[in-house]
Amino acid sequence: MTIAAQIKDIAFKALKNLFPEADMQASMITVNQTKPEFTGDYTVVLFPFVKLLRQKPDELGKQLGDYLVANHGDLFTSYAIVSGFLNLTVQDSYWASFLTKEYNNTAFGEKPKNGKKVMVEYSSPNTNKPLHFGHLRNIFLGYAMADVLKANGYDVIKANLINDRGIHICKSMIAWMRYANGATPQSTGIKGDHLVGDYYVKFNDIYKAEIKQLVEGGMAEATAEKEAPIMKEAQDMLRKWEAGDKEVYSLWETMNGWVYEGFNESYKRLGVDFDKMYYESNTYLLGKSLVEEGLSKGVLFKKEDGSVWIDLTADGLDQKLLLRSDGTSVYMTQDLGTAQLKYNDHNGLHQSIYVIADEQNYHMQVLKLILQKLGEPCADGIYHLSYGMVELPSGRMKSREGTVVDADDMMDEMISMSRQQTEEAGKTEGFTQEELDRLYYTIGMGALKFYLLRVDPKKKMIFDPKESIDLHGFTATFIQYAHARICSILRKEGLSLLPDSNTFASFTLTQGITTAEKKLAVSLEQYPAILENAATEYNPSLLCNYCFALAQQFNSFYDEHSISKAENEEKKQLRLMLIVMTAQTMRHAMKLLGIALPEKM
RNA sequence: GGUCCGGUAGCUCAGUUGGAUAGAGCAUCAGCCUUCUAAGCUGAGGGUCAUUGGUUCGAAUCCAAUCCGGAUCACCA
Repeated sequence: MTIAAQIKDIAFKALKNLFPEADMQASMITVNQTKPEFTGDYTVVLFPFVKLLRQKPDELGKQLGDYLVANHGDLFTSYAIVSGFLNLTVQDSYWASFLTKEYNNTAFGEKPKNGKKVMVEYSSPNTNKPLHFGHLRNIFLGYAMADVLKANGYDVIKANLINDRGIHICKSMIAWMRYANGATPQSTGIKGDHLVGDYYVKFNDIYKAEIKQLVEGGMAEATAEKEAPIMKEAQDMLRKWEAGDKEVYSLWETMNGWVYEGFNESYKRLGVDFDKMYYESNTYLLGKSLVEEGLSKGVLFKKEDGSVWIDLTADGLDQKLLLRSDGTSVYMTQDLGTAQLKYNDHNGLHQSIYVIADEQNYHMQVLKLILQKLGEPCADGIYHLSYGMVELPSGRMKSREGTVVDADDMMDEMISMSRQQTEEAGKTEGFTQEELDRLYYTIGMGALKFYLLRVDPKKKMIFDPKESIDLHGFTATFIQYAHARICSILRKEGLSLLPDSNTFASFTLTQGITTAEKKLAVSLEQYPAILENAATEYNPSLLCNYCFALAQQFNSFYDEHSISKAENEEKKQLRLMLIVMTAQTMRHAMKLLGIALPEKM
């Protein structure tokens, strides 16, 4: 239990003892960290009890403060009351024993296995174009969320649902057949996903030109959009694909294969992976049996033309189509089936998390609601981890129009920028070329991931490609640098990083600890609570904020105190424990975000 | 039009189970490297927390209304 929670507990019991007849609840107690301008470490807010206990705040504070110091002298040294706030000063020995106990605990903050299975579906790309910057936000979020949940005791399955069929895939295929002259990734040296994406863009160029021509010939635009020859070809191809046409199917397999090779390369570079792949070509017919079931249960209804619907107007939503009048399914139908499939594949899931952009909020809300109405056991576990789109200053990225920031290009750029800045700072000495390449990768990718993870997922973000991502301030680089500094100190002291770090002899505190020392200890003590919050709020950005603040505190501490030349042995050991644990905690948190911290930079 | 999300410093963002004088980073300005890594540290300036009203001892945080921006409401996926 964190110190803040302990204080809340203790203060509640104290008030119960002092005022046995009053009707109080634990939720009335607020415990905050004391503001730096006042003396004290933690603050109990007294106002909520003033009316109930008919006491003036300051008198109440005095009684409570006296009681706490008298009965919990092991925890508190003293208290001060400032206009309704009871500021408690925690014994230095508390921090010392916390450190002694936890500094070499490599699992600090983690929770024991809880036996609950959670699926995190993320990435889920279309196979007609390469990954772009917006996908990166999805990928980093999903990967981080999975690891955060693991650290909180869940059994996590990382899933990727690949959208490998449909009209958009046929568009690339048609354009390739028409214009590629048999070009392959091998013959052109172009990465497979990019090659296919180029023909997707090509399709749209031709399509637009054909529409224009038809409109000039006197056709209405809406009609032209349907009648354009290349579009009809694509639709024809989709029908052939669904009918299992050998030639079409074989081209489809070939081109998807190119894309997968490209994606795998990108995933590897991004440092992410999946435990389970789903393909829409296998799942797109699912869900029909659920519809049948829903009809027989009377949850769904059939219109005169044969189409099947659900009426959600009572829930403040609309009517939603689930089967077309020709009996074919729609997107929602297959999603219903896939939700059920995921659940059954894993013998039940405690939770199924979908990392999907916020433009699908409505869709996901409807999906969950329909499954609930159908009484499906998978329904309640569905959680939509919704995130805001990444936009350019000019608006949304549109791959159809080629106005996207490509993910592979972005990685290249970040790595080359970190190379450039490292060289400019003259920090390349003492590294082999191989070590330098790894360092540039670590810094570049770290900066990229942190940039996309540091913002609250639900907020949309604007990225200006003209402005490069910074390596100063609120960045991964800042945290990596603090870590490298710690490693440097440890190297000089002949100590190595955890888990190999030497254990110290027993430690007894005989001197006071300084403000900078205490601040670090206080922050470290909060890590388990932060890690838990990141999971319950589905928000990895909390870890970014935490790590940055921790690194800031370390940097101030480092500036103020010498570790190797500490005033005496006791101070030296205390500070070594502090920095070992700081490095360990930063590594732990950043690892969950998929960000590595170099030992030298 | 209905529903949902957002609006905090010049810019990018923290802060919302209601707590003290609203915080960081970037940018600007001024300091700090013969001493453990200056990718750092210290300090300064910069705010009508979109607006108005309400609830309360206390509101960026809760409620209501309004304004602005975005998403969504397809026999598309």
